[in-house]
Amino acid sequence: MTGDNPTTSIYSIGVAEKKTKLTARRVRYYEKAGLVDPERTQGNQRLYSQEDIEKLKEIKSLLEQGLNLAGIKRKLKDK
DNA sequence: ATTCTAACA
DNA sequence: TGTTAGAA
Repeated sequence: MTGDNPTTSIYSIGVAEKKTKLTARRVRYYEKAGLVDPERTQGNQRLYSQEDIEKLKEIKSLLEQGLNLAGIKRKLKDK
């Protein structure tokens, strides 16, 4: 409670790694694959919202289930 | 210190 | 997937 944060629930990739248990490399790669869609800061830094974190977790879950980028993309796109 | 992109292995 | 280089 340091007052009020202008940050609703935005994390940098470092926090996302910890929250998703993935490596920054993977998180960036999945984003490039179109699995997630984070915001961008002025310096082009990725800003992952809580929603993105949960999406990354689902992607990780799907990957562990034997799916691949195409399969996850298919699920995410609900096609 | 942390993250970004691009490229290579 | 991991890592490295140089940059912001």
